[in-house]
Amino acid sequence: MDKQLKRMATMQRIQTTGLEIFYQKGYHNTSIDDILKELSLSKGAFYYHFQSKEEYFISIVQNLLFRKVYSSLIEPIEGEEDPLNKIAACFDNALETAEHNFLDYGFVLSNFITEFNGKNPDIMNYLQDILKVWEVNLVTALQKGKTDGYVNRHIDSEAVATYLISSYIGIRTLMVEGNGKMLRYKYIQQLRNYFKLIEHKESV
Amino acid sequence: MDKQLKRMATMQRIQTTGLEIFYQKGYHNTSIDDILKELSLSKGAFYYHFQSKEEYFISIVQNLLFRKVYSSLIEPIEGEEDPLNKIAACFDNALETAEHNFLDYGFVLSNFITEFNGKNPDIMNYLQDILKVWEVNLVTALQKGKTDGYVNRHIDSEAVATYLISSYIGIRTLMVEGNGKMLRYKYIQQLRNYFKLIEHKESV
DNA sequence: CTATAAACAGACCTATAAGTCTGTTATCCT
DNA sequence: AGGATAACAGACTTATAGGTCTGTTTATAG
Repeated sequence: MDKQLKRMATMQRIQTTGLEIFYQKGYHNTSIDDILKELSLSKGAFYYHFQSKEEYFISIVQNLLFRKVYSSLIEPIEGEEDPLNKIAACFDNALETAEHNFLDYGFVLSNFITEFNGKNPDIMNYLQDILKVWEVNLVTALQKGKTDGYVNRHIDSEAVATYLISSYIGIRTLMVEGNGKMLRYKYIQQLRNYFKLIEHKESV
Repeated sequence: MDKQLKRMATMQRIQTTGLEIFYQKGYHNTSIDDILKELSLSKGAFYYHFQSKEEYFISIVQNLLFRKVYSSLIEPIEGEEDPLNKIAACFDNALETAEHNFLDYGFVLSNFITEFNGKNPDIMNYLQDILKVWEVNLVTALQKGKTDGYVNRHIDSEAVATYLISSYIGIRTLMVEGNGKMLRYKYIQQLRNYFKLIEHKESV
């Protein structure tokens, strides 16, 4: 195989498997050997490609984790239609995926935020950056919804975005207990309920 | 000092300090020595009172953690008045405490749930038990609110309780980033907004 | 007052995990 | 083809942390 390709392929493999295991067991509770065992690779290979466990993790956050959050929670809410419907559908879809996990480990991003808070400000910043992108996109979608006549002009878009993110983080944390189907149903029901206040009213 | 009292006092001290540090640094990232250093105690003292780190942590969860959650989130919502107002005031009060932490570490209970999920089913059960008590009490308060004419009879109390817990867990996770004051304001604003749909309507 | 057991001190053992280093295999360039 | 270097293997080093064990102090009972 071409050297450049081989290099990239190996790095990708190490990163992808790393994210999976970090997600399942947490960063501190996962050893480099755990990951290498899964890949049948050696310490030599790992430290040839990455300087340290931390630098390695940051590369995962900036690449794989960001893309994962973006494709599942941010990209789906872009578009011309009613943003409230798109958000509800997007959340429902994300929860459906979680529901079908045999053993669910929660929302990757918030898990890491919980784990690194107060311990590693550097990594925290990278994680908060992803949150920020999500929030900005939600606010943008809501504002556009106002001009397009889907969303009530009097609501505070930033507050709604914060409330949405909060509830999503929370329900994903709750879903780890196992009763995913029921929790998802209840959550989406109340989310749509909440949206009744947010959507545009014909009559003042 | 009396032996029994001394024993209890020492155990209490070890547990109290343990919860503080576990909360700040997480269970796996906290060593027994970290806690003992803070207390100027020795390994001998610790293992005289507790069998293992795990058994020790479980005793903290069942005693201190449960009481902490109960007194801050469950007890305040009991009473005869409008449950929605009590819940909002209770949440606001809890967030105010969090807001004034110099460095906030999130919601203790959900932090531990995130940390132990998929790793220690035993501890997970004890944590889930506390969540369950909270949920049951919220549902009870809402149901009582229906009979007392404060809460809309057509709402699904269990779904509302789930949604409330979700949003609270989420906002506490978000607040670790530091901008607590603003987040608290936004959250409570939207919570009260949400309650408009839940409260009893005079007109059908 | 003293024997006895509780309460505690701290050196020690052991396992784990991050990171290093030297040696080996695979790939590329000329 | 063959030297050079990238890519990887795996033994080794070092630090940390859970837990043990033996010895010492302190309090209570008789």
